[in-house]
Amino acid sequence: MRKNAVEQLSEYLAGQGLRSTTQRDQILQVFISAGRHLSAEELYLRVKKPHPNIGYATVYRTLKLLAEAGLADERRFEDGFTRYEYKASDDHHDHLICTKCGAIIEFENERIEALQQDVARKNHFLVQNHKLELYGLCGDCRKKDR
Amino acid sequence: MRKNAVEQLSEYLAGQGLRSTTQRDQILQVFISAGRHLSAEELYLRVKKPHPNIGYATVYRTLKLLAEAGLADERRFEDGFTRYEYKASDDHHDHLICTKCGAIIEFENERIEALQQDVARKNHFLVQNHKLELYGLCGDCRKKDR
DNA sequence: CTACGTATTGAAAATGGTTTTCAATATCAA
DNA sequence: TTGATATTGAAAACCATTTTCAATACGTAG
Ligand SMILES: [Mn+2]
Ligand SMILES: [Mn+2]
Ligand SMILES: [Zn+2]
Ligand SMILES: [Zn+2]
Repeated sequence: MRKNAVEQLSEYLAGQGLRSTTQRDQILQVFISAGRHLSAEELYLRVKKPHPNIGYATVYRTLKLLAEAGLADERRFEDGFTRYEYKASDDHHDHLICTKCGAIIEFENERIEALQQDVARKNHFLVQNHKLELYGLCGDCRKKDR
Repeated sequence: MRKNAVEQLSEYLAGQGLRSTTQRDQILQVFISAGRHLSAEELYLRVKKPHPNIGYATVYRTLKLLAEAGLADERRFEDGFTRYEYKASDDHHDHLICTKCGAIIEFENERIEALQQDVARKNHFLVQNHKLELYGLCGDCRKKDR
């Protein structure tokens, strides 16, 4: 999976007349092996350890690039940071976000997706993408809360 | 409706040990009579005309205050601005947002809401609030697009 | 393999929406 | 009316992200 992603990036870069660089490969490697829903700063800190000479701006630039290349999804939750998650396939999912501990749970629900299409159709609307986020308390935080 | 909202604000302010001011009332008046989903700057410009001495920061502060008072809903779509809409009752709605012309269509769908609760329940999650936004092309823009 | 045009990089400065600071002013309970 | 303090307007600060710019790395033509 790791090697494949680097190849995927190379192909995208070549196709766009862009260049493969060691920084881009290194950032991608760390990105994939790190946890999901990382902010640019979180990734920067993780990249810094093995590759101390990589700059902040390059991490920002590379994350945007990965999103364009289809290797990452860009997410903006309500915490003021743009977050990215590695995207292996074309599958889509939405999120439950704990307002107390920050935990993020992913889910898919094709019935909701279908109903969204119904809503769109009724309004002569063509959906390109959507965002569904449920904010509240996760199981753990509900227990601790009492 | 207009007078009632000003009263509602006064009651909230009194209850919180805060003060009623002419600026707050004036901003609320303009806010209600203006269109929906306004950014702070849009409201500021509208407020400026009848009340040229009101400051930028006061508009920002008052919008946050109206949200706390339950008189406004805060929305963050994907355009980088926080937007506010007047909230008369406790009803909830979601949005279709045209990526071409910026049109915003509101909708309610209780079947989707119910399914969201199902998802939450399955994940031992207690939903406090949620965000559902469908981005794409509105009817008009679909026609023009061909 | 080498040279050259240019894409990319890192550091620092800039950007832009929003928030904070601060001295002057307004509110309101006593 | 007075005094304690909440609020205001203007300007500065904040802060995530983007841009600038000179130095460097990439990759292809030769
Ligand atoms: Mn996710
Ligand atoms: Mn709305
Ligand atoms: Zn939690
Ligand atoms: Zn449109």
